[in-house]
Parts: sequence; C-alpha cells; structure tokens
Amino acid sequence: MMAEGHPGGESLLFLTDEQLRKGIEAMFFAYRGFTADPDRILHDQGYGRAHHRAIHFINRSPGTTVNNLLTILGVTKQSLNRVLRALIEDGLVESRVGTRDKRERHLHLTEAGAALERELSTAQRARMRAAYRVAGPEAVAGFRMVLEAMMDPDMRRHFAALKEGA
Amino acid sequence: MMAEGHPGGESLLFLTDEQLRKGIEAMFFAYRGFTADPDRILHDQGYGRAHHRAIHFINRSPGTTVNNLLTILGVTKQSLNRVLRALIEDGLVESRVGTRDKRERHLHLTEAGAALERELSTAQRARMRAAYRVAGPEAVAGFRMVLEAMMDPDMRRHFAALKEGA
DNA sequence: CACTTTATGTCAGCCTTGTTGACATTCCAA
DNA sequence: TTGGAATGTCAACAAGGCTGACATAAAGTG
Repeated sequence: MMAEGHPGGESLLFLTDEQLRKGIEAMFFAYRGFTADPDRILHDQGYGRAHHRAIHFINRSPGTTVNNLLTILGVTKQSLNRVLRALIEDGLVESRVGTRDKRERHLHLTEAGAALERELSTAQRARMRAAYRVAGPEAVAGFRMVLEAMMDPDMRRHFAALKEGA
Repeated sequence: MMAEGHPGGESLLFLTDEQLRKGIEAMFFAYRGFTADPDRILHDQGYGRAHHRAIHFINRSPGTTVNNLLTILGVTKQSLNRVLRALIEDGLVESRVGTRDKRERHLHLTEAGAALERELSTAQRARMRAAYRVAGPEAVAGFRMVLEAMMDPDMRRHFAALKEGA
C-alpha cells in the first residue's frame, strides 16, 4: 500500500486503519458530548432524545407534515406518533389539519414548545460554538465536509434541503 | 450577513446560529450513516449497537477489565453485564480472572469474536475511508479537531489514552 | 484478625424508543 | 365509485438504558 498524491497533500497518511479507527472513536465520544446537554434538560421534563428530534425539526420546518418528519427521522409512524401525541397533549406542538389536503397534519410549535426548543438548542449550540472556537474556521469547514460525506445519499438530500429551506 | 473568506480570519462566520444549527443537523445525519453498516450486520446476528461497542473496545484494549469498559462506555454494570454475558456465552469474548488481582476479569476476544470485529470494523472503516477521500486530508484534520473539542473532558481523556495505548 | 472497600455478577422491575402487524378513518384522484 | 395515500390507534414485543438490592470473593486497612 503505497501512497499517491491528493490535492492538498499525502492523503494516505489519513487512511491507515489506525487513523480510521481513531476517527470512529472520535465520532463515538463526540456524539456523547453532543447529546449530553439536551439529554439532561429533557430528562428533567420527562422527555427523551426522540422528543428533542421531533421538536428540532418541527421548529426547523414549521408546518411540516407527519410524513415528512417520518422520512427525516427515519423511524416508524407508530414510534413517532407516540412522541408527537405526548408533545401535543402537553401543549408543546400543535397539529393542524391541512387545508389543501385534509389528510395531512401540519405541525407547529406552540409558544411553550418554542421556549423548550430555545432552551435545548441554546445548550447544544453553546457546545458546538465552543468546539468551533477551539478548532477554528478551517477545521469547521473540514468537519462539515467529512460529516456530509459520511451521510447516506438520501439523508444528504434531506440535509441539503434543510440548508436551503431555512 | 456579509462574509469574506480569509483563512484564519473572522471566525464569526462560523458562529452564527444558522451555521451552528447546520452543524448540529450534520452531526445527526452523519451519525446515522456512521452506525448504519454495523447495525445491519449486527442485526442479522441478533446483536445490537451495545454489543458492537463492547467488541470494539475489547479489541482495542485487549485484557481490559470490566470496570475500565464501564467507564469508557458510560453505562451501568447491569447494562454492560447483559451484553457481556451474551458475548461470552456465544464464545465471542473470553473473561479471564486476574492474576495480580483475582477480583478483576480481563476481557479478550476469541477468534470468533475477532472475526466479527473485523467484519464490523471493515464496514465502518470503508465508509469512513470513503468520506475521508471525498473530503481530503485537510478536512480530516479539521473534522478530528472539532470532534475532540466537542467531547466532555473526561471522554477526551479516555480518547487520548486510547490514541497512545493502541 | 476483624472490618471495610472494591470488583464483579445477578435478580427484579421500570422507562424510552424502536419494531411488526392489524385495522379504521378520511379523503384525493383516476 | 373505487383504489390508494395519509393518518391514527391498538396490541405485543425487544433492545438497551436505568435504579435498587443483594451476594461473593478478594484486597486493603486498622
């Protein structure tokens, strides 16, 4: 296994099994940190990570349908429905029957839901901001590039759509 | 939002809420891709992500104790024990009583365990390698820097220890 | 030696969040 | 009018977290 060049330098240095393993472990440990703050907040309110995901994407795309959310989250409708039901009952999410297509439910955060969303995303953004500051802008660009390349193509599409949409 | 690109320059470009949100979403979607391949393999064998994590770190630090593993994985002993019991019963992991301290159990992969580890890590490394290739070496360095900065300090310590150890 | 602490394992029970399968309702569209 | 899509709901189940309680053996400490 000998190296050939790559725009930017010796790419092989980063493709040894050892380097790849370290990348894998970095993802594992970093994801734990990534979810730690919201998890704490949510646990205090009797919610879990699934509720966070729903709240995040409803906030991100107000009026999104249940089916859209299903696709983005990659879970079954039964699983999502359990979470949505709780959020609706607790008055954090509002489900409006579609006007054009009355089968669809359009989801919105209530003021209380938006408040929780702010609390969660403020905490999560703070950690992300701190990491970005430490690593610097060049690192951030690389970070985003690698993450995007790691996604499944379908998810990359959804991710890109969110980018433009919001 | 006026931005000029300047290497090492105005880091503020990367610290807008919008940029931070995109980073958060990128982590979410990328982690899904990151675990997708091992998840498929494991599901076929009746195992889950928890088994993968145990196998990974036992392979990474052969002879590690249950307590070490507990700390790194950040779960309760009951939870880990359930997983280890299955792996030991199935002949993928061997638990050896410590020689110096006979209370400790030192964990090793059997040949069968090592074979599964190779299968899992080959798949996961392939995805990582592909992402690295697309993004390029500079991006990889940034990726790793941001991930490390995102970890909780404790986990960063464990991560660093793994780096040197293996 | 007696006592305490540590490392591990195990039982029982609970929660969240995922799954499948079956079935009802509503309503758009061919 | 009929088929299919979108949604909701019920039931049952599994993985994998958690807590609490308890047991055992070994090591450390007075």
